[in-house]
Amino acid sequence: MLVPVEQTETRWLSPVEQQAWRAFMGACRRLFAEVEGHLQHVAGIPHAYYEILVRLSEAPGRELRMTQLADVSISSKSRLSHAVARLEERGWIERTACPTDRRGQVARLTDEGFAALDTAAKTHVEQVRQLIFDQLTPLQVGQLLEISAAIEAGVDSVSSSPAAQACRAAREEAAADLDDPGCLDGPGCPG
Amino acid sequence: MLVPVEQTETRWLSPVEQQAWRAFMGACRRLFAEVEGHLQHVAGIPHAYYEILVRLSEAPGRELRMTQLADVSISSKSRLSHAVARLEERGWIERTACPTDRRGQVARLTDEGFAALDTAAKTHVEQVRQLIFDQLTPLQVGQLLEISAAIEAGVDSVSSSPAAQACRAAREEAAADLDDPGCLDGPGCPG
DNA sequence: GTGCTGTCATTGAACTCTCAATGACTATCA
DNA sequence: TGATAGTCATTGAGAGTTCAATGACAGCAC
Repeated sequence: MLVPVEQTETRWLSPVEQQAWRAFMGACRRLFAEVEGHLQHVAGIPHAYYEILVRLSEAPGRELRMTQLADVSISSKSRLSHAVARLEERGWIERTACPTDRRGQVARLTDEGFAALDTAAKTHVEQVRQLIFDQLTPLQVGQLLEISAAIEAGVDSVSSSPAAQACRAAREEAAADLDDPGCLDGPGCPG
Repeated sequence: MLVPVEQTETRWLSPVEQQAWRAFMGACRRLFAEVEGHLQHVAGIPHAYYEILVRLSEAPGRELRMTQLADVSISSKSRLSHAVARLEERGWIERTACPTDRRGQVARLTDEGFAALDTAAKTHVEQVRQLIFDQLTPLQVGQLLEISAAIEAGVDSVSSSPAAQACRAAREEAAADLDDPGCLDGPGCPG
């Protein structure tokens, strides 16, 4: 497989692009910081945990296998394990052995968890509305949806591109061969 | 000052709004995870640290007071202190006492830091281009800019609203009066 | 000058996330 | 059946962020 290891002239961002990128980043950072702080304040959990509760609440029987839960909440398995452990301490989630696969675990939202989620959701949704949807026209909401889809597609295509795969392969090799510094100081991993 | 402590009927999100919100969140999460991973890979630093280096590199003399640096990099003082401490260990930043204010510290980007930033920037920019700008039309780039500005304005207005201020005040009171559980389990803090 | 209040920056503890390693089990194939 | 590879989920270490507390200094009123 051929991979363009030699980086051609860097395609820097145009002024407009740079402006858009920085505005986008700034807005995201401030927005999510605000949301994060609010959930921490009203429910004592980070937004990632809230997401987990939401996804569980929408699942049939309010329960899901750990791997499925990780998928729908866009979370790594490791992160989910830690998160569910914390939420279990609070009594908001229960874990039981999966009846069909003895490796598996099933996470279930408890009634306390559902009640806590319900309470948090009310002010959370109100906040999201105020922060975003009260600020945008219906037209802009549609634009945001399309832009988000495009970015999502971009992430998909780039993270499955040959260059990215070569980069990951190099990384695994480096892990096996401990003296290799990886591509820490050179081009060739544009993905 | 009058604050509407009784929450009126929750204004839930419409299907389109919820779809847009989830798509937006998902895109952001995956996008920034990708960017984060890339910078960690090529430079060994998180994106927040990269931002700090960028802002320093743009400052006159490549140096800035800590507070100013925190402002422009949208970072808390605490976070900046920790971050600069790490970057100083690498020799990418130096701290010196501020000549005009003996409380102050001035952070300066070293030549090594600038070189590291320069190297990282090449592939970082390329990645941002591939992930976002190659996916969007020029029209959409403009839309993204306007939407970002609107969200930023939303954060500004909400975080300075009477309700939010009342909430902060309540929080401070709760800190003084240790038995008060705050508004952990009730409405009234929509900000 | 003295005292009070606010700002600058740092520190340590607690928490979350990532990464690599691990144990337990399933699936596949000879 | 037995060996091998792959999946499920957890764990511990290391790193970054937040929060509250702190020390040092500036600014202002008296």
